[in-house]
Amino acid sequence: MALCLLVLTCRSMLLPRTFFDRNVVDVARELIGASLLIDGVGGMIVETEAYARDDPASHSVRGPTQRNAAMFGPFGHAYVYRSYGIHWCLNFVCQSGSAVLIRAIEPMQQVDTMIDRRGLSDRRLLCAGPGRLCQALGVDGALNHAPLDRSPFVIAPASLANAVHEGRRIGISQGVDTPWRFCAIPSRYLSKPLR
DNA sequence: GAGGCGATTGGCT
DNA sequence: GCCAATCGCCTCG
Repeated sequence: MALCLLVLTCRSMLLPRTFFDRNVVDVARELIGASLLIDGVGGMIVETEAYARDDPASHSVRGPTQRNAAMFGPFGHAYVYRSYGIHWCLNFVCQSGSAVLIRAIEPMQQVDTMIDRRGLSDRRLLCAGPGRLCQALGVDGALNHAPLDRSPFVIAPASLANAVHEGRRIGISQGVDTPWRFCAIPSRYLSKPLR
């Protein structure tokens, strides 16, 4: 009985899949301070970016393709793609054609596993950037289309209201002025410092 | 079928 | 700050 209560309590603390059935910008902002674990490895989300359906910077701008199919699938699932032929990037799918790119987390759980996977011990660089984060959390293409409210994902909402910085997105050539990058302030674990 | 390029990273200057 | 690495995706012919 005690175990059942514990399980129910833990489940009620998770983000429901419907959390993602909303405006992608709101979701990206509200994910700051949330905790993300993958197979128990992870920490607090400190940096996200929003990519909307008709956003010139978004993979979805030209409609569905083989790569971006997950963005046009059900909300509350992962969209994982390969970047520069080398790295993986993790997104949370929101309303059709939109997704939140997870750019950085503050390492908190099973940091030793992250250090092993990354091959370096500088805590500050373990998950500071979408490619680094995926390497540290063991994310690859196998998680594309995976539901976010099931194992191996555990995503819990921010427990407190956080101070959030809004700025320009990083590494894009279109839509550069749209301020859809969200960062926790203060945080030492961002992919790039705030201006 | 070929060519160009990217929501990045790490190493070197 | 500059640049190579590296390859799948997308566009065009």
